[in-house]
Amino acid sequence: MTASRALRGTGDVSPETLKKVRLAAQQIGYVGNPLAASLSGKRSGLIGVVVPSVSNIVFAEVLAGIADGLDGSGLQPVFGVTDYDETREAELIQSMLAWHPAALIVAGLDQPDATRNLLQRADIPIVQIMDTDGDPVDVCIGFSHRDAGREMAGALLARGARRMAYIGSSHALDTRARKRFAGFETRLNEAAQTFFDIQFVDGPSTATVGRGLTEQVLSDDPAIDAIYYSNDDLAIGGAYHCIAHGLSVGQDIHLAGFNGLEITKTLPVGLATTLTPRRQIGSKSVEMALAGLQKNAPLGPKRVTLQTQLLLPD
Amino acid sequence: MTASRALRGTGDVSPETLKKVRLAAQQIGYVGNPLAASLSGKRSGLIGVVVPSVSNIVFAEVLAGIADGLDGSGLQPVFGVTDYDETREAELIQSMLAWHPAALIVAGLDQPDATRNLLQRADIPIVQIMDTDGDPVDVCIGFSHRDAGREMAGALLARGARRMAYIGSSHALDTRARKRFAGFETRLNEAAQTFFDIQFVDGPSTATVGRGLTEQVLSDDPAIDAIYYSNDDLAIGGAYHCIAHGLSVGQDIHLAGFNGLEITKTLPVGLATTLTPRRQIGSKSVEMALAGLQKNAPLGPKRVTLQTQLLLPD
DNA sequence: TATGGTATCGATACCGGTATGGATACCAAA
DNA sequence: TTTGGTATCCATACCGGTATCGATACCATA
Repeated sequence: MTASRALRGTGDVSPETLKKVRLAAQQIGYVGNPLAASLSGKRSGLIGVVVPSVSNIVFAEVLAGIADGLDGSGLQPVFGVTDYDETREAELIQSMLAWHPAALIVAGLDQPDATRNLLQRADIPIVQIMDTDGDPVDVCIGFSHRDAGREMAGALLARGARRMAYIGSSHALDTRARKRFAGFETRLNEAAQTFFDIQFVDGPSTATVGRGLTEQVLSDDPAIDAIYYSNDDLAIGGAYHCIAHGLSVGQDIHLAGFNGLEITKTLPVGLATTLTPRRQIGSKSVEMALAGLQKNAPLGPKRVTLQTQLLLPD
Repeated sequence: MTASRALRGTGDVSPETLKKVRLAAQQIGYVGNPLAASLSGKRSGLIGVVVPSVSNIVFAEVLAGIADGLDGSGLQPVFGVTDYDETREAELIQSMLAWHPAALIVAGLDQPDATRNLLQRADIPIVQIMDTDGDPVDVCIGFSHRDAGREMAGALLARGARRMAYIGSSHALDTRARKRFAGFETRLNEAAQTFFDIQFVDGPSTATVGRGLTEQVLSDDPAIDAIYYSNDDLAIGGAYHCIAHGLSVGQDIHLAGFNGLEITKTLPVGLATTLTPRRQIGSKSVEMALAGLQKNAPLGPKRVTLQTQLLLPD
């Protein structure tokens, strides 16, 4: 018992015993067993992370941020991938909760009621990330996709675009893309504008798909002067199409993506996009989770909205 | 005890008791505690994953493959990011081992001796991934970076390239990039060719950096007719430079990257690259780990070499 | 000297499962 | 009827820590 206290640094151990214990631990190469510690103490050393995808660089960077934020906290991140499947998400959350994690980080605010209940009943900090358009179970951090969509619409209108098209991931899957779309559309309506073509993508958003759909949209209606894509991967495909066909982006047509991927920065044609603070969301979500763990700490805000940044070509 | 056996399906329970137990569990909403199970039983329900980065899409896709392969196995993946830091890698492996994971998946074959010993002493399956040029601690799965480099050199030579440059990530960090470089160089030597310019990248490989260095290389020596990049991110930057400056890729200059990222497929200029089976490495590594868990199973091969695929522009 | 407080330490009872070996009941064979 | 074997079940002892509370020693104060 004394050894346990000594190694953890929880008071009531004399300096000399402490030294002796540390030395002994050193000598026999003692390594604590966090499994036992988690089982015994109320607090577990695991933190659950549930995201819809990791082969998507956006969530991968969130994971990177989480790993970063967790550094030195003594917590180990356990991750699960839902593949945008609500059933799988519920199962995953359930099996994560079975491990009695210290906290849970989950992407999105729009879980079905059953899943929300699951989260609510778990008596640990729940941090929902990537989105702030909605009510968090506990706390959330991210940004408003609706506003991002609005903002981009405004920017395109300001550039003179009037005949818009949308190319985006299938909305059933990605509620955040849907919110951007809604925000964009709302802004168009305010300006008495409307979409002239809308193409939904089933399956993963790739540059290849983006390029193909861009070609299709422009051949359907060559008068289209702006395309809003649900993300940069698709938009890059659009840019490639324009390069290949000698279309002057920014002149003949405006392209707008979302996320502000590094690779769009140096693209030889001007692509509008919204830079999202992905890594920051990851690391801050950890901070919020850890803060929620402190019992008597002042409660932080329920909802943390980070800034996105509109990136427009010259 | 009977309930435990009933729920786990380990023999010696009568059909009726089994039914009763299941029903009761259902009714009270019993959820097992894998922490306790892991502590008690010899086998833990965690599997450790250690990668150098996740904000790199390549490793992110490996994680995706791992998550995939783990689906339904009842194991939870715990991940750690080393940031290409050997010290951090050792620490991470140590703290993962403290959790007594069922198995460990680690990127790379070239850990320092101390780390290798650590892995060796852990009496669990160790799966080293991404590389097969070297000796695994236990088993490994991946492909030969050396061969990939050789192959690309051969392909460029066959296309008539003679005056080569290399742009790549700082070798101290990425031993696999170094192996590709070595393979490439060996093949050049065989053809009595040599590099005319070599630029190393410190820090992350991005298209922006690739574009800048490409410009520099070509202004240093405009006669360069082929550039080998240590990965596609850099190579894409090179492609952007060529597009922006009206260089005819495949004519004036050959560009070669590595990984076969989706985004290179539809690039409006021809980029040579090597497609790597990242996702497959992830899912197969899990299979190998699980196979290693079965005590009396026939030992599989120590080293599994997957095929890469050379992708050349028309 | 008696009393009370503080610092330090250790015995005990869990945390929630699983391995083990014995207990019980039942049936067939001798 | 006795004996032995099989199927089923349960009591017990861990796994490796931590919370809790009591024990002890030591010191200052009344």
